[in-house]
Amino acid sequence: MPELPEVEVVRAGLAPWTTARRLSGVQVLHPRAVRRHDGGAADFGARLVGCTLRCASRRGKYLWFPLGGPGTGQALVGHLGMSGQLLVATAEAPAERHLRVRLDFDDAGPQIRFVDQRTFGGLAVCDLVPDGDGGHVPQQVAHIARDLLDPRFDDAEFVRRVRGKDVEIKRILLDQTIASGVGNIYADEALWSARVHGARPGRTLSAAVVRGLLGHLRDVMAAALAEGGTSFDALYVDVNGARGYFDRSLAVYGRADLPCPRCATAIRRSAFMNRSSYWCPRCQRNRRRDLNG
DNA sequence: CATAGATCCTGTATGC
DNA sequence: TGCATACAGGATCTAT
Repeated sequence: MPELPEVEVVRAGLAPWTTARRLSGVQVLHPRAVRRHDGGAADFGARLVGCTLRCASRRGKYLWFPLGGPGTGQALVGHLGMSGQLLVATAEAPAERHLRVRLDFDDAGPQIRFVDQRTFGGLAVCDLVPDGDGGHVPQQVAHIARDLLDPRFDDAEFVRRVRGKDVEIKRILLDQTIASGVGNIYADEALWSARVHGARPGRTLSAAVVRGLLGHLRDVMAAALAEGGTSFDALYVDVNGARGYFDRSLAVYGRADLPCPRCATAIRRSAFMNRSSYWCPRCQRNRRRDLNG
């Protein structure tokens, strides 16, 4: 569920509760939550206990914590999937219904809990590898492109890759190996802002249109970030359990049959990749084929 | 290789 | 009320 702004809110919220703390205990309550960890639940815990979390990092929708001590050179990696949460909680706080992993520290401070209803998310420990720019990323994150708010994001390369694809633009935006952090909501919002129909193939878009789309993506993300991330679903909460409120600002997402904020035409909803796309049939024409769907 | 579609899971909302 | 179906903000695997 969470896209870049929500994950960044989580990262920033976790940083003070993780940085420079040493893990003393790890409890995995559901094996699926660590299915991407090579070695299983027991190995996951064994690798973490005694290690220090050095900082809280993020690329796109991935979070990670480089390890100090016995796990130096590795990182604890997390992805929230559709319904994951990383919460700060005291040891005495009652277990959440979908509590999957509990992390305890040796300093009597609060626990970190991974809670995930649908278990699409998960945690793992893996090696850090060079990112080609003097830094490091977890091996599990190496295939993910830099995200749109990364100062080293290469705009020209993004434009070139989008225009080289025969795939519909919305699917390109959701491809995390081209640009990371964009999910279903912000893809729809940015396409609406840029007046681009999501079904148009990348190669039909001019360089100027793609550059414009990039700007709108950044604007939508930055606005969401400034408001603490989108959340209209009780599944998403930040580290302290407070809900975001960017949903009030959404122009098209979830607004089927409601008026387009720009032209008042009824917003349409269509099926896409087993979920939904929302768009304005007047502002976002599919010029190539003149289709509305 | 690129691409479109299916799939992992659990819960809630809706309609009959 | 009971039951069936659709849908949920993601990532990845599988046929073609």
